[in-house]
Amino acid sequence: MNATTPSAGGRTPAATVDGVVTRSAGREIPEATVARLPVYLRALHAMLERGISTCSSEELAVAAGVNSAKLRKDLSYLGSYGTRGVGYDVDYLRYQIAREIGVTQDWPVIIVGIGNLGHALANYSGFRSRGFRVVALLDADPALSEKVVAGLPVRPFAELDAIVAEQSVAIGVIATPAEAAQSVADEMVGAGITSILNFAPSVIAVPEGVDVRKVDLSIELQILAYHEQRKTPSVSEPEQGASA
Amino acid sequence: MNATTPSAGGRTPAATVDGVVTRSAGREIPEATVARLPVYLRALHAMLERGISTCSSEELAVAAGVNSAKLRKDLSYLGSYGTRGVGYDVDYLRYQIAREIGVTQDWPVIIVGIGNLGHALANYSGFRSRGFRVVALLDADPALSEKVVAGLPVRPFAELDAIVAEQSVAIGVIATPAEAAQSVADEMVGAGITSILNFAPSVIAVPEGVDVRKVDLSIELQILAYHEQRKTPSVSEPEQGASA
DNA sequence: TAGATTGTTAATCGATTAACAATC
DNA sequence: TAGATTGTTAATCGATTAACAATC
Repeated sequence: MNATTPSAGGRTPAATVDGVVTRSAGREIPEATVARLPVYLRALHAMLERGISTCSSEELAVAAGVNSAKLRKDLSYLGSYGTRGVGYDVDYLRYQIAREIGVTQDWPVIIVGIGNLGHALANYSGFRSRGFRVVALLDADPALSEKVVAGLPVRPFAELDAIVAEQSVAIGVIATPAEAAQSVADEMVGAGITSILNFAPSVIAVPEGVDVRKVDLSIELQILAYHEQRKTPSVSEPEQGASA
Repeated sequence: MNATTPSAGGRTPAATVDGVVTRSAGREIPEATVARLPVYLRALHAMLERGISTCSSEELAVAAGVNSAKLRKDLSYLGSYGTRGVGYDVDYLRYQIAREIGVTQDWPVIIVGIGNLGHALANYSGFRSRGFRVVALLDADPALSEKVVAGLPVRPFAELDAIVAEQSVAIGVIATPAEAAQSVADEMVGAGITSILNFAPSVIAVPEGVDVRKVDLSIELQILAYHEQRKTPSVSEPEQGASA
């Protein structure tokens, strides 16, 4: 039980991911499952577009790239939305997952750092259809403050507080250089943002109650390199490869 | 669009990573550890830049955002590179991790799909210093085939085979729309590429022996949204937040 | 020696998977 | 009823963590 006054800069309870937080139902969905729900959602969308109205756990599992036991186990945390002997109604399951994730309505999002990557993110068309709406672009560089990117004016970083308050922004995206990331995160948290997607290649520290997810291009590549190195034996180190 | 015959789920789990593949040493490093090694590497780099030549597991753990028990456990898979009572030599440990990951030399990488995102990736300066070198940019759109992006000419997709063979490319990055991803992946595999970093929002199927990692912006945001939804109770759904 | 910190053990926790009873 | 497929159980596997003996 927490009587959180849902107010500005609201440092939500603690634990966040753990328990503690008031949950609508007592359902405790494992992190690994949470991370896969969006994948199922996307697969269901694709099925709907292809006019498929019913599917089995096996079919959905294949479309999502997992095995069907895992899929059924994952869905079981949400409830019983299938029919034994028949399968799942695609549109119904899609709605239930969207509701569970919380993307039945759009979340307002801001992007800070409008360099090459910020530019690409601002133009990414997938946000809108996936439950997000980019409401503002911010950059510390005054030279950018005139430009319009993806239909939105680039605004000075100083306007952060006002924008967050005005638009009730809870999610912020950091696309700045590594050096700026921590201070941008601090400002975001100060303004009331409680979820951050960090594209800058640095670890940022945030108070409890704030969630951070990190996307790091070179880390992903390095993980691939590790396995690649072990695939092609022989030859010194890299520089080898696909002698087809 | 990819009603693909499921030859394999995404990611290519076990098989590739497990046994089968010839490994230089018998060391079996857990996936979770492999995914963290690049983070340690980055933290060590940052320390070196700040002139720090020695660190304890506690200090490195803090810099990497993990706890020190996990860090020491992770490092123990590589060997014993620390000194009890003293700590780690930053430069020595950095080298050992880089060697383990396989980034003591540069891996040639190609990027397919030079839209907004491909553009941003091509310009990402972090690749070079992290063990990768972008050797070619490809796009199916002939209109782009004149342009130069990040100092490299955009080449027609048809040149894929030649480029991969010529430059011994083992790693490819897909930055195309979702619809094109599967066929691009097929062509990459055909050309001899065995590791793919996929930015397109779709699950791609690849044969065994090929590794795929996926970076999906809206999936990351949806995971944040899920937790965000549970943070601020009250109020309908989204659109809530920092009502100052 | 005394203090510090690693590398490792063992207990715990969480995630995956196969198998199958429930049931449409 | 017979066939199909879910939802759940239980076994297994892998990852995390605290604690501490080894040792600098």
